[in-house]
Amino acid sequence: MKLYNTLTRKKETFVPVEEGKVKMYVCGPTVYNVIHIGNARPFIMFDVVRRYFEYKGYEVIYVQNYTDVDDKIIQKANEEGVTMGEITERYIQEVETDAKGLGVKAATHHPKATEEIPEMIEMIETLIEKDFAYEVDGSVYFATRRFEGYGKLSGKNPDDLEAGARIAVDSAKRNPMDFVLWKPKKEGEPAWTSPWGEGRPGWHLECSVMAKKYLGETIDIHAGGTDLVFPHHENEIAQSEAANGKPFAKYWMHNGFINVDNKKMSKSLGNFFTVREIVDEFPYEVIRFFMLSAHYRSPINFSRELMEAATNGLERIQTGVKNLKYNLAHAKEDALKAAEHGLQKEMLTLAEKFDTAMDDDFNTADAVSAVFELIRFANTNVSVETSKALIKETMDKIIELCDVIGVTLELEDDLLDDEVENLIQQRQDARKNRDFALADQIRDELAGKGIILEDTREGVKFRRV
RNA sequence: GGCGCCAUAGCCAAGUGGUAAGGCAGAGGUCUGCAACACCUUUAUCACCAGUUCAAAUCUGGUUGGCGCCUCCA
Repeated sequence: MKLYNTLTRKKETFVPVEEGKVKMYVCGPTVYNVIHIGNARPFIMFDVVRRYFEYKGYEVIYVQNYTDVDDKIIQKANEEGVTMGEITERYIQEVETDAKGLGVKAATHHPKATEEIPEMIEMIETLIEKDFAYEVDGSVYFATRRFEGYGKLSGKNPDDLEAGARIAVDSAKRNPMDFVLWKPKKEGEPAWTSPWGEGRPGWHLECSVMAKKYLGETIDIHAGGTDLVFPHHENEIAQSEAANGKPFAKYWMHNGFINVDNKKMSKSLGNFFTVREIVDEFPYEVIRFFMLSAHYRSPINFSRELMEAATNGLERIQTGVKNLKYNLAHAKEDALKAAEHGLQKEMLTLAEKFDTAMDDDFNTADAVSAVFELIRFANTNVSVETSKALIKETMDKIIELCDVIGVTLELEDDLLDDEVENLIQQRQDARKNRDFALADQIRDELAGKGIILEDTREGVKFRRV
């Protein structure tokens, strides 16, 4: 199993810190709004990573934080005249609604920054003791020049950074690259007591602290959006490794951006879509399936056309599995027939392509194509004449693989009420009598109720829209 | 200015040395009373130039075009 490590800029074989376990930390959202389609990508893609590790038999300890103290949250709270807690409480709920809808499993731990303040203060104290941090008038800064590896993740050279510093140099800092670990309270802001006075933690610090608390000093995978490489992840490495004296994360994974018209989404360009808006038109499953169509590190464009293509592709998979289910229910023979051994082998060979793709840095585009090939295999080779053994094995395999990428298939028994059953029977009678006008009338009537009838060689099937 | 990524059919997208997966859309066909589903057929020499090699979309150099990070950001 190989994955691309931003730290080394290479695909590496995954070797866990602790046998059989995967400790992963994914940077979570700042909760002051519903998530947008771009936020959804790391949620979905790293959920796929997690599911694949679990499928491979690993125990995954998955941590995703909520940043619940931040300038934007405070601003929003002030605008609405409510407390910061009311805002964060509200949007954590909203984020969880979307995450659940998108098929994202709940993390093992979902720590909130405001609930980890003592541990943060503790880490700052350690950094000051080790002379990696310094206090100036209630602010504490990390001394980047003291940390030898600064820049190793992003490939940036501290000298270049210093020379190109665009931000106005804060005179309190010893070096423009230094970043804040603790910031003093301003009027009207929430604050916590610390050895450096009332204040609140810097953003970068929280992830270092929460990763350590829930996963230990050296974790397997740290993940997030590609924009977090610098400065956020670079700073996390500096803090954690300076404080703990150990490597922070073995593997760094970064997802590419979602663009609109090949441009980064931004509110000013007016090309900004929240998941909630999209769900009005395309279901959550389609959003997820759309994300799977490209490799997680590539940038992808978001558009209605692509969502429609994803809708149709997903439907093809769902129809295929429904047909398998129908065939299984109507097949006559139970045991695998002698003549079916070749087919069984063919099916398993196709399924192997899925694992091969996922083993190669979670190539979901290729993995999905393996699912499509299995669907075609089923549509072509599996019928009611096939043995139940082969139908079931094929169906179970497709369902299992779909579950790994979090594509949910509606498989619960869908029962029709007597009235509808009756109408279908009437239509069948009408067709037998070649009274197609009546047959079509009944079909239209049922279509009005959202039940689409399809006459196949194997009988009448229905689906709901 | 510094660092980095990308360029494959109408659209999306795998493939990183041996002569182009898969999906969507289109066209034609089979099946069907019709429709739908499904199946079959059909659409590329991989931005451009030069080089390395028996062999390159795949390696090297260059050109052009697009994008990202360097500031809060998934």
